[in-house]
Amino acid sequence: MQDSDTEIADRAKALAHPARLRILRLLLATPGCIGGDIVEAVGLAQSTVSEHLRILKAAGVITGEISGPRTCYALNPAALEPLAEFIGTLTAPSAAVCCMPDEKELS
Amino acid sequence: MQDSDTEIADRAKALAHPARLRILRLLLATPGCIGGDIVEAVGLAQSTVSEHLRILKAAGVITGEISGPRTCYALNPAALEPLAEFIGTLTAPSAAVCCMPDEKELS
DNA sequence: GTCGCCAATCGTCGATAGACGATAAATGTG
DNA sequence: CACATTTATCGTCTATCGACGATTGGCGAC
Repeated sequence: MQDSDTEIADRAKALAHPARLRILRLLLATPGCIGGDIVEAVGLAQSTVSEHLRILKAAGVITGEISGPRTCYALNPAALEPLAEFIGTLTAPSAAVCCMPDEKELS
Repeated sequence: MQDSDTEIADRAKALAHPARLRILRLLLATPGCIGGDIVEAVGLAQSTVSEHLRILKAAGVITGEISGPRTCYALNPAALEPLAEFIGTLTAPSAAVCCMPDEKELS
């Protein structure tokens, strides 16, 4: 159980910044790929946004694949499952697991 | 929506450390109050543990009330609801909310 | 009243995060 | 081939985090 603590903490750390939350919301609201639009949406420097994207990608929360001259970012919600499960454990001490994942991640 | 980003980020930051996750698990597993036992359970210095407790309390994730010579800490799951809701939004883009809390927290 | 225990706070240190500008790499276009 | 565009990376600076020892404060015991 202790081994997963680091993993969960890393996931939580990825969410522990307003700019990254904004980016995730933006990715959620955007159907397809999205590139430099993120920069002006969050109002930070391009290098800063790129750094946040790198952190999110390192945490596995998003995936980025190069498509031509730009990079396509997409959400990877499966990475947040351990964190969601942990929070669920805390918020629902009586009901063990309220919802099981219907798809197994095979990264 | 942007105003809640800071709040969610703070909650996530409270979870973004293995030691704090351990403390939360310990509080979850311990029915009643718990005091200095946390110190030896996490294996850190007393001042360090106290600092983590302060951070968790500042984030609203736990509550601490003085009961005699020791302090009684308890979980406050309601503080994590915004974060859980945000994660739920990401993990289930198609199904809005997968599970509603069957009990309302009245801290 | 004095002592001992437990928790909180203070001060300090090293490590890390976050922001930025500047620069480099990759790719499609003329 | 040269150019423009887009993204990633580098270097630097400041701010914050995390850990610790030492000290202080509160409260019960004696």
